[in-house]
Amino acid sequence: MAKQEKRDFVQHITPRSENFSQWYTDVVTQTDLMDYTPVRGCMALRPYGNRIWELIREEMDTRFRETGHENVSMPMLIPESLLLKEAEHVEGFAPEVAWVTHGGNEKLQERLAVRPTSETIFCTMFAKWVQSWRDLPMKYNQWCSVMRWEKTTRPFLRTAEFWWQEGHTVHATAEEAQEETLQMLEVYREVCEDVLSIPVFAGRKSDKEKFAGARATYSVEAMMQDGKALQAATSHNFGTNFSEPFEIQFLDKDGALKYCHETSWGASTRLIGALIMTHGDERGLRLPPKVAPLQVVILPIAAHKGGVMDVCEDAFAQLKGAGIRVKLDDRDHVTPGWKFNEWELKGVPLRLEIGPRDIANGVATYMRRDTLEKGTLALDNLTQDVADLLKDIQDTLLAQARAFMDEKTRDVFTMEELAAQVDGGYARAMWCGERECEDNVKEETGATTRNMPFDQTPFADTCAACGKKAQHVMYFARSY
RNA sequence: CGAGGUGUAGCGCAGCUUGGUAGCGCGUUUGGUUCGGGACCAAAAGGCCCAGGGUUCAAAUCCCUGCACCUCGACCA
Repeated sequence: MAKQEKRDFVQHITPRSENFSQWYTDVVTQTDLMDYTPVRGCMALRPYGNRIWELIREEMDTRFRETGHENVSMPMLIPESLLLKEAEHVEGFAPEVAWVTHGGNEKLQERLAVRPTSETIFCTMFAKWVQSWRDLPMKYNQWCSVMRWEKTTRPFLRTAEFWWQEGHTVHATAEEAQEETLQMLEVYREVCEDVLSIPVFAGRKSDKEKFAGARATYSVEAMMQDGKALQAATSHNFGTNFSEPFEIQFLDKDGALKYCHETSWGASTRLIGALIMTHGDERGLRLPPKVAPLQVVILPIAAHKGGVMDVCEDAFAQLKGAGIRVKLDDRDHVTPGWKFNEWELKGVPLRLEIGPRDIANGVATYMRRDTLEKGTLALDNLTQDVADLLKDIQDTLLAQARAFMDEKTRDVFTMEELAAQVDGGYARAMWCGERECEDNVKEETGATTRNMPFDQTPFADTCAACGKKAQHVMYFARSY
């Protein structure tokens, strides 16, 4: 049978360039990251996807601890009366809250919200736990799932239930709260870039786009390979917006009773979606080594031949001993060619092939998933060479993504330029700051304001969108 | 949420117009030969045709409702 004919029987991924959405769905479903469940918008994370989430979690949790945060666990149900306490917050979340109305067969006197986020329950508890300036700051985080009754859902990007972390902190002063807000934004930037190899723009959201109930919202925005923006994480400064209605007060050193200043910040399993859409290619996933469930896969070639498995097992033991996440794929019912494709689809950063020819030369043949380059590594220095390669793959993925993001980000000076630029990229523009103008850009181009970078050096006098006096440097893009 | 499309074995599909109780390829299982980019031979197993209603002597096929996925748009921290 001709090779071309055979290929037709094999599962394939829709080419990324042909249909990005279809490509995304194909990759997600064919790599065993997740599966759909009987409940609309609720996905099951399968071991491969769940492991990625665990690795992301470990990286983030370490950083949260290093910056002085402690983990807690809060209830999943929130009484309606609590949710109603902060006006903007209710308005923002009410349309997508799922409600528990019955306990067994009895109707509840007050219905309970399945948490869409936990500000209100945290605030209620903070009011009990905070008395004195000596109790502050109180810096908590929890890992949990939340539920938002979304109308349209997509795996990882927007699901009804999703897993995340939400940090909630209480501070004595506005300055401290602002410092915390920015510090956690920086943690997110670092996780995105150094762990996930996803370059981001960090900055402040417009009033329109900020979190319901926040004084200021900051975000890190990534760019997917179709040029659309994805908000990777957010960090909010609430000021006293929540502490006032929830009466979170403390007795300060000067003897005065004061309202606390609060922050919250979150990142979710959406980061896995970002990983897929930032790095994936025609062959499937490309995972950065730091969050790859398997960093190296060893494929024996002609495993039945004398000595091959011994060498493979030895290489496996060495790498495993060095703390590298490695698998020896010793299945004998699929050919090497099959395994190549399968592990490429699943995004394993580095493949080692060891066959009779390699053994004769004292080497392993490798292929790196980021560049698809092949080469050989001496078997007697394998651990170090593999570790070096993994580090280089981690860096190269970031460099590739950054080059793409830079190329697809341009300064614009007119509405026409802005409209053209957001068709597959970010537009950096001087902006007037007015809501009406922002709505108009959305209407005309489909793009929203993403965020205002910290470097606010002006590069034009007038708003690119409306021509009024410019106030801010702003990134515009169409977003997920 | 609006317009359009799709849903049949684990996966990819045919069958549906013109109703008569389901087929192909891959995969799976077993045995053997293979092994450096999706191997080969032989035998076997595998389906409440997305779900729920309806029409009919009879429904994968026709009608209604729901669910899921895709495309475009609307909405969204």
